[in-house]
Amino acid sequence: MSSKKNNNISSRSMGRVTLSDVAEKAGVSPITASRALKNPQQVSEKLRTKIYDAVNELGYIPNHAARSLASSETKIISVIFPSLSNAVFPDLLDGIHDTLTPAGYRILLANTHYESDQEEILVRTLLEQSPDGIIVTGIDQNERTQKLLLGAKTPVVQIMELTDSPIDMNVGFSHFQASYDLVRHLQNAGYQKIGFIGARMDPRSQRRMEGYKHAMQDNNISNDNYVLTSQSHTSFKLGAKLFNQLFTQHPELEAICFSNDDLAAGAIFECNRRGISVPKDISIAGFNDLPFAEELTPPLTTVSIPLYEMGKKAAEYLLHKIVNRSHPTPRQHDVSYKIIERKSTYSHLT
Amino acid sequence: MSSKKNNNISSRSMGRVTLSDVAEKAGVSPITASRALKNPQQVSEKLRTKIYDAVNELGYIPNHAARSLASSETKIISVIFPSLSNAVFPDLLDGIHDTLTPAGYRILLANTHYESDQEEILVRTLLEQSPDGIIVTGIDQNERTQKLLLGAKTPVVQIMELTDSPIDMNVGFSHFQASYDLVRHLQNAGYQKIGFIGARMDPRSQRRMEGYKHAMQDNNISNDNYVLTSQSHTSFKLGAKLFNQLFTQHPELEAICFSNDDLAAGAIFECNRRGISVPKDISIAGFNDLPFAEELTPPLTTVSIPLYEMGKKAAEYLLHKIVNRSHPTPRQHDVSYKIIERKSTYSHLT
DNA sequence: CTGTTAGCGCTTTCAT
DNA sequence: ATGAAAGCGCTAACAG
Repeated sequence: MSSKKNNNISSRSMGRVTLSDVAEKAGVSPITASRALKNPQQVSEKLRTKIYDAVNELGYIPNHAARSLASSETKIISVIFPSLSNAVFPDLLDGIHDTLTPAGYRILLANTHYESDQEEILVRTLLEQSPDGIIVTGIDQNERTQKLLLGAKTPVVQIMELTDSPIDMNVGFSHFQASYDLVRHLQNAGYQKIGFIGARMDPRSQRRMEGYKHAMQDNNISNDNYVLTSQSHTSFKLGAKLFNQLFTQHPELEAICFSNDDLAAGAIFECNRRGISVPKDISIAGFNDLPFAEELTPPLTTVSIPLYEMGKKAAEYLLHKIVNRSHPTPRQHDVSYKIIERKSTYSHLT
Repeated sequence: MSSKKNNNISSRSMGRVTLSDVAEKAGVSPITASRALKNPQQVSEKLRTKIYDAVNELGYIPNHAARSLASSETKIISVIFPSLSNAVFPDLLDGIHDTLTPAGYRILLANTHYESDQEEILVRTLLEQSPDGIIVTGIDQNERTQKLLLGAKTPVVQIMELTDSPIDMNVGFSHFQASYDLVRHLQNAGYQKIGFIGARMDPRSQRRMEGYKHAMQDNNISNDNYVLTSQSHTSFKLGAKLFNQLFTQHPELEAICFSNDDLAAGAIFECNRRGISVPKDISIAGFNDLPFAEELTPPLTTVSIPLYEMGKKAAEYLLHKIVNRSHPTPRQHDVSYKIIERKSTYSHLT
């Protein structure tokens, strides 16, 4: 009963129930069955009921590949992240997921593990799925990847950062500015000798470091020895290790900005263990405002990012372009950030 | 140049470069081009080179939907998780991703947000993609979902927990046993008045609570008042709140087991704030051994789960069944767990 | 090693 | 409101 014309189960078919089977059972043509499922109002109630009954009795499940091939719509959105262990991405993904799922879209997820050469490969394989939209992390795609993305004529949103020349659409914030502002904030509180510790040093960490450096230069107290970075993966342990290294060499430091909360938390944990008082002996600031930041002892001064909202917005931009065939105006959205002052730094250094 | 028979760009095609275009340019038949891409060794080097050149010149990208329809292989694995905010799932997903990606599979991700009625809907939509395999969290799928899964004739792995009657394959560990052992471990150290605090109370939390209860009963010191649960979502804050509630009512408690590390960490943070000494005034144990557990002050006694390995194993089971058309023997794998004793509890209560 | 033919399951287009 | 015919882009089956 695999099709009207062929009552044997063909060797190629999987013996799966098809729309023709449903149509036959309901006594209608396949196209009517198709319409009953996609645009119910186009089919008389009488036939509609018959068709629904047939669907239920046979346990019909549409074949997505066939639908995509015929309609050139896949209802798939590809998402490329550098990592999932980094807690910012699950939050981002939640926002994307919660917006896309109700709209009938599915998420194809890929993970570069922060290896930029992986990105091109992943974009290529994801494009084979002809996704209806693509979300990529960051703005540093290489030229070939950009060409691929452009050539696919698929809506693209670059997230996390802002760029002057988006491939298509762009939702994010300025890591440079956020970090610059944080350092300025500390300087306004009276801090002068401020250090910077970073790890992994992906493009966003780099730009946060640049923000720090510029703020220091603008205050005429820049000192390259106050900067310590590592290519290793971020972790609490690494934060503790780098902190020890930098603070031992430069006990004159008044504050240290970390490229993310994990490193900063590691430093705070280490201070607790070593009996170093935060913020008295050394002040500490992080980045991202992960859930644990406000629970540390002392609570961590950091920069809060609306991750879930960024995910939502990126998904909405995609949906807008899919529906209207043109991007929203403006094609770029700055989700901004907020400096969260907590007890790991002073408001007024005295 | 959309096809041999039709030199106009048909209105239905997206104007995308097809395999026929490549074949035409290379002067071969489409099937030869197809083989050159899928089974290079089947095609003479001469033609192969021509075909590769054509692919590059035209920027050909295969159409996955067409391939799937023709070959009834989608190279897609669907993964259903209850959450991504819960840090155990990103780790699990990494293991799955790292095993599946090199094998040429893509991951379709869905998230139930711990709402069990979502699961059936998600399974249904994911099945429309005809995935080559499915990974679902837990063993509590409702009957209709099980029937759907079975009817799809797609390899299925249930993860996180162990069950006597897997739908297909099963990789996990016994939450009951792990929790039971943890409590026994504390009892052996001399603890008697042990409490339990849980939140969200998904099936796995439930079984961890059962493990606690049985261990208490087996020691003849069970006391229902020592158990406090909440349906709210897990968080550090909630851990602190529930801790305060239970410990205020029952200051005689010697130790409290939390259904996960987040709650336990929240309690430790609260103790630090309130000057309650851990483990002296109260001992605390968690579950999952998240990265921060060993960094807390004091470090947290907890149960370690090989999440990444569990993900890998589940993916390997899937690949095994896809390749061999039969599941590995046994069809079930216990990844086990390990009790990690740290300073938040005593080894010997004296 | 290469080609021909047919068809995967659905939806578009064009009739009625 | 319903249907017939054609085709989306690719690969299985069967030649040669």
